Order: sequence, then C-alpha cells, then structure tokens
Amino acid sequence: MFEAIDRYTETCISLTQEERSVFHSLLVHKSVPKKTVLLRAGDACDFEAFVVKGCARVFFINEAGKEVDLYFPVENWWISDLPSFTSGKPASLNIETIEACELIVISREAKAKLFAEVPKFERMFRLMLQRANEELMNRFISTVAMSAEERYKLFLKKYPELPNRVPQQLIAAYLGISAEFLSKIRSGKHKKED
Amino acid sequence: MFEAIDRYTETCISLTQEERSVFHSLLVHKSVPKKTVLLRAGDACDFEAFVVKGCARVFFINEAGKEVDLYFPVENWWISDLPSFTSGKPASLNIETIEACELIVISREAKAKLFAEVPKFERMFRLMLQRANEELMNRFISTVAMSAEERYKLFLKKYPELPNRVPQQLIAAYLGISAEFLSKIRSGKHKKED
DNA sequence: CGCGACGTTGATTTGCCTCAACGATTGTGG
DNA sequence: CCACAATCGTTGAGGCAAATCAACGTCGCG
Repeated sequence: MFEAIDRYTETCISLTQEERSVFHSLLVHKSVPKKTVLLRAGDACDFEAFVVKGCARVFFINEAGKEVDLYFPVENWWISDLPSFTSGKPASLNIETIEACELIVISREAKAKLFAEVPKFERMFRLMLQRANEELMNRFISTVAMSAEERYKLFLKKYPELPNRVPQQLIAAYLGISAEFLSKIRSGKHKKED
Repeated sequence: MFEAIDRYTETCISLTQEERSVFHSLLVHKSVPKKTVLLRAGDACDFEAFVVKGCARVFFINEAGKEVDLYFPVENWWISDLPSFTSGKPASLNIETIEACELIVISREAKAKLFAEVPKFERMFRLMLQRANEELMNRFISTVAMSAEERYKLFLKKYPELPNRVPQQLIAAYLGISAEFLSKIRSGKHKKED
C-alpha cells in the first residue's frame, strides 16, 4: 500500500523500520474518481497528498474568471496549497482530479506529529520544497522569456505523456494561452504565410 | 555583526547560546561594492548569502540575450542559486549587486556542518523555502493573470522603496516588459486617447 | 566638457486574444 | 443501439496590448 511513497522517501532520507512505522501510521490511503474537487479556493486546505496513481490539475481563477493551470500532478508528485495548509488561511488554489486517483494523504496534525517524532522528515520536506522551487522557477522563466510556441514544444519535451492524459484546453491554460491559439500552433497556422 | 541574521533566525526557530555560537562560527561577513558580480550563470554557485545591507539583482539571460530579473534582494533576503549550490552543477542565474552590500555568507560545507551539528536549522531552511515558494507562486500568478500596468502598480505597492534603489530598466526586466513600455505606462501614454 | 547610461516619445509591427461559427468525438438516456 | 447533447478541438476575421525600431532629451561623472 505504501510502496510508492516509501520509494519516494528513500530518495531523500533513510529510515529505520520503526521510523517507517510511525510514518505509515500517520498516513491515510484514499481513492477518488475523476473530476473530483479536492480543494476549492477560499476553503482551508487541510491536507498534503502524494499521488500514487492518476493525474490532477492545480489551478487558480483570476478576477476575470479565467483559469490558469499551475501544474498537472501525476505519479510521485505532491499536491497541496501549502500556504493555506500551513497557516489555515483560505486557499487561493483549486485542485481537481483529471483521472481517477489513488492518493496518500497527511493531515496538518499528522505532519506536525511526524516532525516531532521523526525530525528527519524536516529534511525530506525541505528537499521537496527545493525541488518544487526549482521547477517553479524554470516555469516562471520560460513563461516570461519564451514565445507560446516554444513553451508548447518545451512542454511536449518535458512531459511527453501528458497530452494523452490532459485535455488540450487545460494545456492551453497551463501555457497561459487561449485554447484557440494552441490549436493554431499545433497546425502551424499561427505563422504568417510566405 | 550578526544581529540582523540573529533577528531573522528568531522568526523561525529558537536557539540556545551554544547553538548560536556554532552558527556564528560557520558564517563569514563580507562587504562588496556596487556592480559586483556575485555569480555568473555557468559557474557553480558556492554560497548562500543573507543581505544585511544593500540591494542586488538576481536575473536570468535567455538565448535571445534578453535579461529577466527574478527578484531584487534587499535587507533580510537570502540570495543563491539553490539548485547549483546544492548539486554543484552550473548555475542558471546571475547575481549582481546594485548597491554596495554587506552580506553574511555560508558555504556548502558550512551549511552541511550546520545541519549535522544543529538539526534545528533544517526547519529554518525549510521555512525559508516555504516563504520563497509562496512569493514565487504569487509572482507567477500575477505575471500570467495581470496586465503590465496592473503588475507595475502591484510592484509599487509591494516594494514602495525599490523604485528609488533600482534603475527603471531593471524594473521593466522584472515586470517582463520593455523599458519603453514601462516609460509609457508611467506617463499614461499607453492608453488610447479619447 | 563630452561621453555613456538612463529615460522618453512616436511610428510601425506583431503575437496573441476575442468572438463566432463550425466539425468531430464522446457519452448518455430513451 | 441509436439520437442527441455535451464536450472538445478547429478555423477565420478583426482587434488590442505590448514589442521593436529609431530618434531625441537629460543627467551624472571621468
């Protein structure tokens, strides 16, 4: 049941059998169907979850009502609205499953208990944040420094399997362009003819 | 000498006198003039630094040679190219002082030693990353969801003193717009006349 | 004083958006 | 199992925010 997350923890820290048991005792396994809302902006986010299987979307909605996807968590990613999860304040993000998902969930209390009982986990969550930070920075840089077409090609290269799992309009919302324009990029019709 | 950074650590963790001494013994104080290159993309980043006084820029140069400023570290911010600092791989970021700076520097070895001797610091660096992550996400969201003018107003509101410390063309590079267009926003000439 | 860095302004171009209409594909209830 | 709706993607016309290019003012400094 916890094989996937155990494999993940091993990439960050090594645990004794006992420590692993404490960890497991604080986790909850959960299966949800596709199109399930896991978090609605405005609510407090009371979980951090590891994706064992499936695909979701983390997005926000701006004042104009336009949705922007931040990332598409798949196997071995973590999902949460961390500022909300940490502080208890209302979340600014929305999280919804795209496929049926198998998740491993940890609550705020469980996480605090984990840090208290096995401080080693501070390190794991630090390393997780470090990776997330690097990803986000790369994403930011490509968003401001590249054209829509270049961003799309980079997306294909980085996540070659996602176009099969994520509807095209959500990919457009991830790239920060309109669904129509993505369609034009794909057909090459956005360039001036010569 | 270390008052500023001590005040910073207190916002994250509490230390005994001894722990604080260990911490101090691993730090190096450094003063650098303005326009000093602290890190060049391609080199390995061998430091993480706390800004006691002064102002710098952390920026990125894309293939087309365009510079994009990620942030302007001032008093009480940290600067580094974390992926490079952690892994030893070449940095993708550039760091340069804008004003003369007083820095407190910690090396890779010193940081490792710090974690080994005072594990409590894992928590501090985790919390730092959490803040940085939140900041970066907000920055990303406003970049994709707001117009150039709105972003500029937000920048003024958030960092009212920076326009006095950072040349306007760098602010444009931060906002992801051309220097000319920022000038037009400031004078109101970018709107259609009526 | 004169040169370089910084900022401004206007003319033109362009990348992407919006709106609208139209295929294709999927799924669902009768 | 078909009919019909809903969802998803495509295409074209027209518009706008911001880029680019070019020229010019201004200030601080060697």
